[in-house]
Order: sequence, then C-alpha cells, then structure tokens
Amino acid sequence: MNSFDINFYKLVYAVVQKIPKGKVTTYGMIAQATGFKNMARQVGFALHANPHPDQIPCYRVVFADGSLSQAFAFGGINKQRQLLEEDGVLFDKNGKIMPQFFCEIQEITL
DNA sequence: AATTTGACGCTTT
DNA sequence: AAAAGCGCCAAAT
Repeated sequence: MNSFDINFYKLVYAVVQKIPKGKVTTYGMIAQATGFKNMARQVGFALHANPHPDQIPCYRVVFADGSLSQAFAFGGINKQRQLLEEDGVLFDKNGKIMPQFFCEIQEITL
C-alpha cells in the first residue's frame, strides 16, 4: 500500500462513477482523466480489483475500439454486453459499441 | 533484483 | 480492412 495508488485507484473509481447511464468510456480515457495518460492497463487492473461492483459501473468501461474486455470478471463479456444494452447502448454488427455512446470525461483531482 | 504478466492502446504490416 | 508488433507501467512471482 504505497502512496501511489490510493490516489490512483480512488480517481479511477471516481471517474467510473461519473459515467452516465447509457454512455461508456475507455480505459485510456480514464487514465487520461486521472492524469496518468499511459496507464490504461493499470486502470483495468484497478477495475479488476473493484471492491464495490454494486457502486462502480465497471461494465461501462470498454476498449478504445469499442469492443469489450475479454476478461470481464463479473459474469463474462456476455453479461457486460447485456448490462450495456439495458442502459440503452447499441452495438454494431461487429460487436463494437457505436461512437455516439462514448462520453467525454473531465479531469478530476482529490 | 530480475523476469513475466496483464480488464490497454497506438503504429506498422 | 484485419492482424501483428511494440510500448506502456505496476503487480506478482
């Protein structure tokens, strides 16, 4: 538990909670919003370690190309897609989320 | 201390 | 247009 990531993890969770229903964002965008633009993978790690699946809509976080993460821990990508569709997010025939569902993320600090 | 791994993303084939 | 390659950086081994 170093000083690193208390901040980073908190920021990640805070950003994810800001994603409105019916929208999604990418790991890279979250990394950028937290001020660590090259930590997309770490964002994924933070979500995997997500202690509060109920509060944090981690299913709204997807790949930059609009596809879903292959290792979604909460019921698989199938479940993730279902949750997104319930939010009103639509997929194209290639299984990718259409661009209009990506939301803008503003930088945040503690 | 060194190497491998992983909920990623951009560039090059 | 699709796939492979390369870079990224903390965590785990």
